[in-house]
Amino acid sequence: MLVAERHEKIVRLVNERGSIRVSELSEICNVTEETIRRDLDRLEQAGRLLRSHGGAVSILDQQPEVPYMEREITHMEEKKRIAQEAVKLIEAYDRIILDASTTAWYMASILPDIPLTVVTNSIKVAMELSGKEKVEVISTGGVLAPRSLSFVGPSAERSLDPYHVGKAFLSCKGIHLDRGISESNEMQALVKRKMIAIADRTYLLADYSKFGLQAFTYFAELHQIDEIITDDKIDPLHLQELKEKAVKVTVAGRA
Amino acid sequence: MLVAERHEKIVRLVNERGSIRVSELSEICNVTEETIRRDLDRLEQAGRLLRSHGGAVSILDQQPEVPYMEREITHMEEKKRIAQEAVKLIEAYDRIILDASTTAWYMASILPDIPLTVVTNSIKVAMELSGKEKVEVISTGGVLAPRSLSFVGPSAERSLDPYHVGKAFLSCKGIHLDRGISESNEMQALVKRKMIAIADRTYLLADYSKFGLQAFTYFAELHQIDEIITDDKIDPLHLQELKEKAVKVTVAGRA
DNA sequence: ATATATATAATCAAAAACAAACAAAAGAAA
DNA sequence: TTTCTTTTGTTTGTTTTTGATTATATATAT
Repeated sequence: MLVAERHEKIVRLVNERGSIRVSELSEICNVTEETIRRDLDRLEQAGRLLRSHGGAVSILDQQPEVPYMEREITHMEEKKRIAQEAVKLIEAYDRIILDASTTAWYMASILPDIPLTVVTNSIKVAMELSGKEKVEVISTGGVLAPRSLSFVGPSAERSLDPYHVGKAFLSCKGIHLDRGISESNEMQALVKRKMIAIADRTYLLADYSKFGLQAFTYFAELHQIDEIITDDKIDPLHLQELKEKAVKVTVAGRA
Repeated sequence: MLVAERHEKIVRLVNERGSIRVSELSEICNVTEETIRRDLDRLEQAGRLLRSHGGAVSILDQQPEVPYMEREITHMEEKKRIAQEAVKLIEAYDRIILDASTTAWYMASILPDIPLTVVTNSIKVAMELSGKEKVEVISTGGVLAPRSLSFVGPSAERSLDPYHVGKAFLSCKGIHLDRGISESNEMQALVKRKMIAIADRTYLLADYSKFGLQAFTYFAELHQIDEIITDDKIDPLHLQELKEKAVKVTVAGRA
């Protein structure tokens, strides 16, 4: 990527999200944080954004043009680390599924531009990946869920029918040892259930806060999950219980 | 290859790909990098591209900044007037189709927030409508076409199968009296053909510049179109010919 | 408030990209 | 043809970019 392109990308990201951290830009652009800081200095000089400790903020009014960019995502740091860990599992020429979760969106943003087919029901994921030439993006159809900007409903499920992928990366609202994996929104739950069905391996992306919880709709049993990726704030007790249930768990540690 | 030819080639490549490296151009053109640098300097002088360390970036689509929507779209004013005219045809509880065109995008942005079901294959249209509570948005699935941010391919066509709508609003690249309606991109053309098939009435949104043109792929005959909405710059001769063919034409005048 | 972690600025070295100068080659004009 | 101009490739030295390192400043937690 050319310098000018990187600068445009930085400005775009800053304006989209309202603010962004140096570390995040470093990952997305695949350059060191030092380079990002120099970029930010120059972009501030040019009046295209405002610098602040740890990152940069948009120069436009803070009201993001779409309400969906809800800043202050809970457990953001953990989700990012989980996304980093998950991306490591992806290889060239994989066919994968990403669901409509914040963690999947992070994955999409830091995904390297390698030959890959990604199936998703998330507009955000699709848009994030549209900039990566080598990545083929396939979207489900369906009814648009305005808040999450994702496609759900019977036609979303049906549109997954013809596909078969190697790896599915899904998130959830709750993981309960006995009751299984749950989601607060039934429509999303049904789509996830279908995604599991057409994937060889399912990876569950869940930060520590999800364990022990039960949400409205159950969409999978624990044994249907091949691997859980979580963060190091997970309760050791939960970790132990999962071990006893023979569930593979990867803990994403700090860099 | 002549110098002028090489220059045209460079500009074309830069605009096609958004950016390109000096080394890449050197290989493609079979000249040394020094020559390419000299070329780029001159092309930048002439305002045909922008130089960046290591290569050059396109001068086009390079301000998707604040006026996310108001880019240098050709015949923007005409398209807006056509969109305004088309929106007048929409009533509460209609089920309509919007395609992945700029005009459809304008329509989406000025569509009143009334009970409505909109089927589209355009991410931009879907996002624009996501803010309108009373509008239900249904998207086709399919392969993401990165440049137009729309869904195409067999699965996009298939995902239209189960639907039936009252009105379809489509655009095109060319309208020819005898040869019919054409589009430059075959995949988009096939989707449009399907859209026409599932709509009771098809409205063709076409600014004056489209008449008499033929693009790569034909996707409809004139008689399949129920009404053409165009602007007042249309050639009276074309208007007369359409009249003789008994095609209903609405001319969007200035506000 | 103090300690600890994190972010930054300053400096350096290596690699890549560049600019300038010059000579050879190709075209245009006499 | 000869002469003149333009273009191109080569060489050389310079600048820019980047990542690494170190020391300093700033935030966060206890």
